[in-house]
Amino acid sequence: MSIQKPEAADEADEAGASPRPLRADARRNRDKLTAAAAKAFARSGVDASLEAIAREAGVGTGTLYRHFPTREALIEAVYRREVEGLVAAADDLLRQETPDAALAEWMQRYVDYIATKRGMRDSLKLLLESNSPLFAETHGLVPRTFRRLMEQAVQSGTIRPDADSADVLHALSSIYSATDGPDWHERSRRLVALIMDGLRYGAPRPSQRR
Amino acid sequence: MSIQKPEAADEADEAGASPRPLRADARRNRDKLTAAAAKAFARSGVDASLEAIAREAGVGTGTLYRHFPTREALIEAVYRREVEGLVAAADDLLRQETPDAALAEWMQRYVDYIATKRGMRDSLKLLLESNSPLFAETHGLVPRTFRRLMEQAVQSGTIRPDADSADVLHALSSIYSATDGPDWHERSRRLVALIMDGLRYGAPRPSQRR
DNA sequence: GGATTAACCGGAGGGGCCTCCGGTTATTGC
DNA sequence: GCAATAACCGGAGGCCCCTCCGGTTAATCC
Repeated sequence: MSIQKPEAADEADEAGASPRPLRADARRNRDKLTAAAAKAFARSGVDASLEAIAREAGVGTGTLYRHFPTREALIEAVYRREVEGLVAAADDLLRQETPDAALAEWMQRYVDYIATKRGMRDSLKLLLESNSPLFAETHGLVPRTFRRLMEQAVQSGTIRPDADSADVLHALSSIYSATDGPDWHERSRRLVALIMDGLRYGAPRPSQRR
Repeated sequence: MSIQKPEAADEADEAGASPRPLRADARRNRDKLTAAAAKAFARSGVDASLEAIAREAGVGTGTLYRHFPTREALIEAVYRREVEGLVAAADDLLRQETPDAALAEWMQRYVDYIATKRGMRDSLKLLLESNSPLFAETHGLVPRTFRRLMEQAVQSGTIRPDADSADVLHALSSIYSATDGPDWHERSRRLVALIMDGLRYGAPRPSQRR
């Protein structure tokens, strides 16, 4: 359920062959900053005050600017963090739940993630047109993760085997465009459940619950 | 030579059927602001400090923002002012000089104008893509003015009659891209003179000077 | 020529961005 | 362990953006 903090091995290959692995306090502050930024961006969009983010993270503005020289750098870091969190969550869920429950839960998380990003839309587009290698790294990751989840569920026999993961992912993404009212979260849950039921329909070995 | 300030009639049709013709002091401050902004934009690009512009114009920042709610509004006003100045200069020159001298002088002014605008390039592009009616109004004005100048010179017999005004204008515009070094102004004068000589070549009635 | 008033003026004030540097601390080498 | 030091931290300070409102003034009506 909970997203574990990445162990040392992760950060090593994350930065390739960096000269230094980043001092412990620096690493800590960096994490606090991306966490605070994620919250602030979700709350008030990508134009959120950087000073407020630094304040919420409990560090000075100098520290923020040292780690992220531009607003775009911070946005990119937040985006990457979220994607990595999403990928890591899949493993956690598979470890702790039945495959179809894991799939259902992850789908909801994915929709939440997309919805959170609606404020970042244009900034991400800017980033995409710039030089950043961000998308090359992360682009295929989410679809691959989702496919893995679906395959596990298929093998356990709790969902039908004839659904295309890309199609389902697309359907989930389109839920995002229906997230306007005050009760969008409830609505999104229902939509996700609907899709999940569609996947369960005609499965060889229906799961007990529901 | 000097560009006269527009008389009352001008400002009336400039704003269409505006309810009020703008109070005298407001009008004065508006002019001071666009003048200061033109200088500042030419000096430091369109990112020039708006506070500095207000200071240079001798007014408070509040006045600046009342007249021009956004930076773009100010840029647009400056642009329009320059275009109008260019058009008015043609009449002045025709009144005070021989047609070919007027043409030569105006061509130089046009190049100066283009060069000044190099900093505004992208902002103007943004403006163009927005809703502004600015370009519909001004777009054809400069070419038309230039054609008029050339026709006058042709009729006086001091330049050849077989040159296309659009071609010449294009040539002048392209001088802009050769304005990099510290002596670009000198160079541009020589290039303009060269083009002018090309126009004089084979004219039925060569002018005395030169 | 006054009185009235709508329009205009200026600048203080609150907030944000980013840089710079003296002080602090984790890490390394012994 | 301990010293040396490279790396990091924080926030003051300078500049800018934009809003808001009490005071001022040009225009209008008698």
